[in-house]
Amino acid sequence: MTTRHSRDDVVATALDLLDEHGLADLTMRRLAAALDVQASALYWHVPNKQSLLALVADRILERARPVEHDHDWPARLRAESGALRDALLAYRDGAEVVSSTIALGLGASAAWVRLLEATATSDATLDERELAASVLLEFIVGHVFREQQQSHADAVGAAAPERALDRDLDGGRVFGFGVDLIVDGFRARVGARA
Amino acid sequence: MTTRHSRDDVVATALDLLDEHGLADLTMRRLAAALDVQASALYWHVPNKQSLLALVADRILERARPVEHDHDWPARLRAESGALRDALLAYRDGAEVVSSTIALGLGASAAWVRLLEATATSDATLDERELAASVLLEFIVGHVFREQQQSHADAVGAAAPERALDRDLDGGRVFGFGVDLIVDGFRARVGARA
DNA sequence: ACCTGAACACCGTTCAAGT
DNA sequence: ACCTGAACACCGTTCAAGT
Repeated sequence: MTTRHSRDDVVATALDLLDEHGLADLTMRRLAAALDVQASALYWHVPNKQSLLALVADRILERARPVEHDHDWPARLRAESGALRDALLAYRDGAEVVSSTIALGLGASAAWVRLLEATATSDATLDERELAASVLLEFIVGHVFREQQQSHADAVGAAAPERALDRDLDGGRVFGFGVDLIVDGFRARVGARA
Repeated sequence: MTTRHSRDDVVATALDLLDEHGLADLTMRRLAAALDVQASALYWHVPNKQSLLALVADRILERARPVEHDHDWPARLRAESGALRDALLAYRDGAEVVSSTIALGLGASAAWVRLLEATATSDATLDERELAASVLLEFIVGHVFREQQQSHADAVGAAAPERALDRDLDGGRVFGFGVDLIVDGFRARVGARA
């Protein structure tokens, strides 16, 4: 009678477990054990593991730091991208969790809206701004996914880094370069009209 | 004594199974059954499931159609990107399989080299060209991963598509837009110097 | 409202032993 | 060289039943 849990407890504990041991070790049974409960008890709080992960993904993205709106849109877009990357990096396997729920239309729409809003003062059409937000979000999540996969692979002990793809642990040069290319490409497209 | 297999048989059958039933159903036990063999027999051909998937990923990317080299580098870069996307789309969950091995430095280096070579005639430095190849490859794999995830989610039956992120089943507008932004961004950066 | 206990239908991997 | 058989240590999920 001491430990009756809420859905919030379950999600919070899942987030802790994720950060400590990674997604592979975030099983319903381990989560239950961390809550001092049988695995079957989790299914009272959540319909299945997938939905649980969607809740975890939302929590991860919620923590993305807010960004100042007083710069021009390219600077703001870069700042939003950096904030999202940092949020994903803040939890072990954060990008993979978010990626796995993004297709379900469950998570990440708040993040998408932030990227969309960032270009509000540009001369682009809404359609272009939506496409750009999607491109950027996909690049960000995909990139951090690979960043985190890599540091895990390195921990396990793989081959020595050779390609640029592999030697990106030095603070995300590929990330910055990619965001710059996308933002510059968007500016070129919009500017060509103005 | 009729069915003794080679490693190539195993990989080829894995590819068939992947395409027919998806990555979730590509288990060592099902693969063994498809080969009329015990699951343990697979471990003679391959050290573990991860390596098997890396071999499958290589096979998927090998089939990327060759691209003409007689256009300017931006056109070639776009063509290479399209060829890689088509290769990933040719097999069910192709992008996820490739994505899962890319971090290990096992698969995808051939694809990366193709993207690198495509900018050989540009005025960019080697470092810039390597970064651009990484950005493009990450965007391509990440995007197709999401495309394929999505069509799976739609098949299972999720909510109605609302965001641009979700209504991309109409032939990849986000993909084309993303590749254009990245290529244009790269051109802007290189052109600013010439 | 929240949880237990037991079961179902699976996994990847190891290893001695066979041919 | 290639495979079997049996086992180990797990999974996610369901469901009747308890408090």
